[in-house]
Amino acid sequence: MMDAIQPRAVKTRARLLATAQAVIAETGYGAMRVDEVVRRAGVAKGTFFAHFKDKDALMDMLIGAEMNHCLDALETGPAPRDTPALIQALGPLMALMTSERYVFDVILRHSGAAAREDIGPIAQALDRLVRQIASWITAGQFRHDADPELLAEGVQAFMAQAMALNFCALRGKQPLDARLAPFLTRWLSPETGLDPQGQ
Amino acid sequence: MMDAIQPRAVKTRARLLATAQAVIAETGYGAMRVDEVVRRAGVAKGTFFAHFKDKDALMDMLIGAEMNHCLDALETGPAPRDTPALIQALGPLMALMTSERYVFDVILRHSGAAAREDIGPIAQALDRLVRQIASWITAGQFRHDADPELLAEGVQAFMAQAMALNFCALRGKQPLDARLAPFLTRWLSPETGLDPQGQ
DNA sequence: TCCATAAATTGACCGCGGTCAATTCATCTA
DNA sequence: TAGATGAATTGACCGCGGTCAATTTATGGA
Repeated sequence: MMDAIQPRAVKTRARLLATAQAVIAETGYGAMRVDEVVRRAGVAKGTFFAHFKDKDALMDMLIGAEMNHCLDALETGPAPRDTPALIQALGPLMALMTSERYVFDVILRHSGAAAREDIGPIAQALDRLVRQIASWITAGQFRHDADPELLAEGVQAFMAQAMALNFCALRGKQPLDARLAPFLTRWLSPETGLDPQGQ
Repeated sequence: MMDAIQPRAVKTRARLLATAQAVIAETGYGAMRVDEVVRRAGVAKGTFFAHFKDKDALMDMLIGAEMNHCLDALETGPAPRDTPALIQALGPLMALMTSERYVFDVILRHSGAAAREDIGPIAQALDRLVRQIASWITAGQFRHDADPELLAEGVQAFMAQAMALNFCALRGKQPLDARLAPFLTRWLSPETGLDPQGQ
């Protein structure tokens, strides 16, 4: 009995999403204001929150979608067969995740889901990433004396740390890749952990 | 020429700090409100922000101080000589860092310093932690074929990931220690990465 | 065609962090 | 001791995310 969403609601939601994307395209994620979006979309503020739990939920969707585009590309492209190739493959995704401090913060906030039902797009994308990395590890020239899933989660941990350090003036403007390399080399290399340089 | 801070300012600042601590002791970090603190301290809101750059800066101090107490205990106590002991030693600090979602968020936000001059207490404490772990690694029964500093930073990355997953209903209510163990074992064990279980 | 019911939308309002021009207060100098 | 100078404090105000009772709009049944 009338529990279906009406067409106008679908339209409104679509307009809000489109407007938000337009605003973000102009000013970036961090500068997006709910007031600005609803003003441009020509709806009341309350309507926004009728369609999205909060501002973060919208960000989750939009950023998650962008991450998934990146992941699509990764899935399509050739599988990296060693650590340097892996780091290179991860480049675009990490660039996206660190494009703004605000974006990285949103991702961190959504990297774990609070409850079974509210796994957002970002959490899903990160999960997809781990599975992708695990499959690469299985197929490529990496160590195979450990659960690929575990290794993949480790890669994610190192990625997060490297990206966090990216917003830190201290550790120099060393590029992400360079900061990540020593960790991943040691974590993934098939030669049982040896490294003549000790570095 | 009068550029010294006046005694009353010192008093005011001290009263704000004490009041904030009292409020936090009652309600927790996340529920602390600047309005509540200034009301109880009997000062105007503007005064608060004359003494602390923003709310986060105060949190940085208070949480950083608590972390340093933990680190004092770690420095005093016996050095863990293997991975299980290391995990156990880190327990209290991780418990503090994950005592509230809000606390963990503040720590993440301050884990990297934006500029040379504004390294806050939390960033300092985390740096201190890495150096402490590195010294343990050097002294204990851990792998010595890699830079202890690098290994210590890796430990920090795994800690962060384990703690983040702590706020996630998915990965079960598995205790922090258990989530951390497989990573640290593989990362730190002196036997060159082998593990009969592959897990 | 008209009404009942629920979905969709509205906008005034709130909470809370943060700002700043104005004011008060302490200290130095003539 | 009377200005003069800057430190310290004040509180009205703002920006922005989020709420909710009230109102409008769409839809199914008689």
